[in-house]
Parts: sequence; structure tokens; C-alpha cells
Amino acid sequence: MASARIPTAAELDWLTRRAVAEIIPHDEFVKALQSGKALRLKMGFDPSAPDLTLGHAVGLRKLRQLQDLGHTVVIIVGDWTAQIGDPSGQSKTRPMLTQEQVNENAATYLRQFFKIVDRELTEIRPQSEWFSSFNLADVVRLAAKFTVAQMLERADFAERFRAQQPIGVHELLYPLLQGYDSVAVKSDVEFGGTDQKFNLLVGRDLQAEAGQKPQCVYTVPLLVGTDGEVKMSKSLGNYIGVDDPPNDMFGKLMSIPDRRIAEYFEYLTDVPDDEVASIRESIEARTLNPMDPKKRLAREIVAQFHDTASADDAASFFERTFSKRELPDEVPEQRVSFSSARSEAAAGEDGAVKLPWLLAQLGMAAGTSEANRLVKQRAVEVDGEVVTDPQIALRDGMIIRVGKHRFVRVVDEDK
RNA sequence: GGCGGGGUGGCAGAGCGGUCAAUUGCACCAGGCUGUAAACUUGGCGCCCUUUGGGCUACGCAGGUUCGAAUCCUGCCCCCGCCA
Repeated sequence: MASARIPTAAELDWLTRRAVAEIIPHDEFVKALQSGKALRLKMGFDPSAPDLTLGHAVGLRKLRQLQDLGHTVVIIVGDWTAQIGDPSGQSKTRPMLTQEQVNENAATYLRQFFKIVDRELTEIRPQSEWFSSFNLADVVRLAAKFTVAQMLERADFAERFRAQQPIGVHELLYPLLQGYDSVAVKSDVEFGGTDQKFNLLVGRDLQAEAGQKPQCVYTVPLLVGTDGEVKMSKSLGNYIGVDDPPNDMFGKLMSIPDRRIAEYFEYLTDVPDDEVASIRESIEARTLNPMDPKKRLAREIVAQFHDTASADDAASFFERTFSKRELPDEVPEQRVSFSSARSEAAAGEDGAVKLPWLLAQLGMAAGTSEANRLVKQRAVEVDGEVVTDPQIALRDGMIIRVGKHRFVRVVDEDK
């Protein structure tokens, strides 16, 4: 049997407290770590949302810490449950996905997953491995183990029920399937956000029934998104992706509300507890400008998902572009055929072109209507000058800026 | 199976024959202030045309009545609840 290093007292403390919501049962988990046996750490993922956010990173960082002791991660590709749509924390039924979409998403997801988790100590297990051979009898047997009342204990089901929102019968199957995964892979500990608690506990029950030692349940707190209010999630648009380019990541981190700075440090960095505590205190006491620890946070995190050099670059990019409002020296280029632009959107004798049209073409505005508004509201700059004239002369290499953070260098494709 | 309620823009939720591209809140975008924080403030928020102007597409789906329908009628689909 594979073995793992026994954690030191400090490591143990870190693993069971920092960025941890709850470990059930706590003592059993500690005992397991101290046994020296390599544990199987299960984490499921839902391939309906292929992009990993910093919210996911909270839990993945814990997995990584445990891997560093020699434990094994078992990642479950939820190719069946994704077709159901996880009802956890959802206020609505989610759409089902096709197998093709699932496969595509899984590839994207795993690439990002291994930015944090050690590939060498990871087992990838698609649910279809055990569920494709499931038949109706198996499903009925599984479903018979739970009652409707038990299912309705789940906070989100209960809430939807109360609010007279629809709950699909198939959604009740979701926790059961996820729980069965634990039986299939013989997991020792399952990880998830606090919203997963119910599902994770179902795994314990099913394992016990199957004569296995029930897994421990390890939940991590949910990271609040950039709006500072609700759980970070892609569908709410308040997320920071682990795959976000350094500048974006840095900028998004700078935009989180001050009151969330400390918890971001706590959940996403290795900055020691006492330092985090002092940052928290000085922000509350207003003894330092919150922008400073926030910059540090942004650097720490960008360095983690990219590297130190990128973090430095992102920091100076940020200061130049947003603090001083200068143009960055590297502006993404967009190629446009000047001649066809002139024939399509000619606006004058001199070869000028309609600016709103151009903005829409460049993808800097959703459409010409929006572009028109932006121009009117003085949100458009060309080569550093605010433009209000809806006509514009094309110039190779011209730099167009819309709002604070959209800019493009226009290059003539005809050349 | 019976009875009742309901389907409106990203969400919530008004409107119930013309003045409705549709009140309002949230979210979002942009300007001001600033630290891409908070608070505040101004404008905007279906698409398209250069316009205080015009066109097109929209209020579950399909038809119909009407000079005119998100608003009335018919059929269909879907959701919620109660009773069985």
C-alpha cells in the first residue's frame, strides 16, 4: 500500500484550519493523516462549466497541499451528472449537456486543474466508467435508499420547494449519483465547497451501505466574487478565472471590495495567519491604504497562476494604465482591411469611416447602437484624444480606447 | 382526472386595446469623483440608419378580431399550487 508522509504539527494545523469550512468527522480525518497511509482524495467536477475560477482554487490548493504529503487525488469527470445539472446552490434547473460538449469541456477543465494539482498524483475517472453499465434496476435500488423527506432537507431543494420553483425528479438523482462515485472509487476524503455538503454526506451513507469505510467530508468556504456579495461563479460574471491572462487577473483582483481583501489572502495565498490578521486589522482601523495590501494580493495570486515576472509586469501595467491613465506599451492588434472598411462604411470624401461601425467591427462595442452611445458619452479615445466626431480617418497603427480598459491598435490588413 | 394561479427585456416585477421598445428595482455599460475599493452623482441600457428623426424585430407558440394588440378571442405548449 502506498504511503504518505505524516504531517508536522504545523502542517496539520494548516491543513485542518486555514481555508477550511468543516471536516466531518474531524478526528477521523486527522487520524487518517497520521496513519501514514496514502489517502484517496476525491473531488468531482461538473463539465458543464469548463472554466476554473479562483473559487475552485480554494479547494484545489488544499488538494495540492495533501498531494505534497503523498496523497492521491481522484478527479471524477462528471459526464453523467453534468447531463443532469447540479442543483446545488442553484435557484433553477440547469440545462442538460450532450456527451460531446462534456468531453470538450473536460479537456479544458483538466488543463486548468493541473495548474494547481499535481498530475503525477492524480487519477482521472469518468463517471461513465461505472454508470454506462448501470441499468434501471440499479437506479431504482440506489434511489430506494433515500426518502423524499431526506432530499428536501437539502437547503436549496427546500428553498425552491417553498418558493414554488420547479424541482425535476431527475435532480433528486444528482446527489445519489455523486454519492455512488465515492463507492466506485473507494474514496477516503471528498472535497467540495460548503454548498456541496449534502452531496458529500450522501457519499458517506452509500459507502457504509456498500461495506466500505465512509469517506471524510472536507468542505472549504465559498469565495465571494468580484462584486463582493455572492459566490464567485462564471454564470454570475463575477469571477476571476485561473486561466485569465496576468493583466486581467491583476485588474480583477484590484476591483474587489476592500472588505474582502483579508479573506482572499486567507483562502488563496500562503501568507501566514498573523500577517493576514494584521492586514485585516489595519484595513479595518484605516491605518493603511487598502490599495497597498490589495496590490500585494494581486501580485501573489498572479505569481501563483503565472509567474513572478508576469506579476511584476501586470503590476506596472496596472499602475501605468489605470492609475496614471496612460496607454500601455503593448496594445493588442486588430487587423482590418482599410480598403473594404472604406467601401463599406465610407463617411466622407477623404476616406474617413464611420466610427461606430468601426468599433463594432473591432469588437469594442456590442453593436453600432452601443458604439454610438459610447462616442456620445465621451468614452472613446483615439491616440489619446477623446473623439466625439462619428467620422474618423483611418491611420495604420492608430490606437483606439473605449472606456478604461478596452484598447486596440488598428493595423491595415491590406499592407 | 378536477379546480385555481401563471408565462413580459440578464433577473425581479408593472402594464391589461392606441401616448409601449414597454413604469420601477437589481445587475450591467459609460462620464464625474477616486485607489478599476466604498459611497455619491450624471447619462445609457433590443437591433439598424449620421439625426430632436426614421426603419425593423420583440411581451410562451400559432392563428384570429380590430384602423390599431403585450393588452381581446381560439387552439397549442410549458410552469406552480390545491384536491383526487
